[in-house]
Amino acid sequence: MLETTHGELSRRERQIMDIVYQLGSASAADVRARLPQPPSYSAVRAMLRVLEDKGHVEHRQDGPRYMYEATVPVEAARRSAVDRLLRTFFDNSLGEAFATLLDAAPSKLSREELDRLADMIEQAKQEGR
Amino acid sequence: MLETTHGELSRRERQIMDIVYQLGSASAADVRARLPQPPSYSAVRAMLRVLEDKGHVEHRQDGPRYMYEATVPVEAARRSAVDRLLRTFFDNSLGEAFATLLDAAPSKLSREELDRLADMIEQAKQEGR
DNA sequence: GGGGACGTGCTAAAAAAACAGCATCTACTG
DNA sequence: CAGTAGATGCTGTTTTTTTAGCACGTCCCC
Repeated sequence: MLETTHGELSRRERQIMDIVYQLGSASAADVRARLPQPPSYSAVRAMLRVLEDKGHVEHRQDGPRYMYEATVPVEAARRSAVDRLLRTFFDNSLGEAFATLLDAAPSKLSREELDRLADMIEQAKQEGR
Repeated sequence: MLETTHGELSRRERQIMDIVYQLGSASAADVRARLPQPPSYSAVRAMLRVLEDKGHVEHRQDGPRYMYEATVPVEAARRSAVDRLLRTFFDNSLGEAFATLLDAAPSKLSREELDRLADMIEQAKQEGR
């Protein structure tokens, strides 16, 4: 397997990739603004260059500055991150994972979203039949 | 905030913590056996010592050997990991997260589990009312 | 009761990561 | 048109991580 995500990244690299994924597209300044205990500007740019060398991000020119984004599309990265989480913390049991997730942000769950989730499950039942 | 999990760990440290969480309790040998490209035995023990110094794991004597476990209980670590995942990859939207999760291991979803999930959602609806 | 298997602690070295500084280029502003 | 603000590329240094080695202890079994 190709181990698409995170496993091999260093601490800062991971922090940066998280930000890049979160923002979708980010300049060095954007990244620095969100890094905990941000290092110098130079340092951030250096790390972005390294990440680009390693093939984790790529940049395009946007006016005067570079905008970076991840080379692995967010869907794949999500997928991979979820797999890992499931394996590490939930022994691959979806049930527990759902429970924790439901518990994670209960206030944020609107009625509509709950309905949507119910639909998803209903559909999964149909397919599995 | 105390930043309970992972964010500040180095690459190897993170790999090791993942294993410790996965196993619940692990000897140096256990850890080494599961590390990708495992280093020497000594190296693993050294890292475990470092992790213990930093307060991430603690050991107890088990016959001749040390058994390590995480100091932060698994529930809290899960919670924290889920929060992070949600924030980083799903913009805190549960809907997307559920969808990805449902998609992640479709074959493993038994009918019973699906029913259980449906119950959870039903219950959440009741509570939210 | 000698030897091997398996554990530990400690220490030092090698490798990788993280950082900062400097020279330069460009665009805008007053 | 200067001058300033904000970029970049590159390079070297410092710090942290990661690793291995050695000395010692204990248990077991032949």
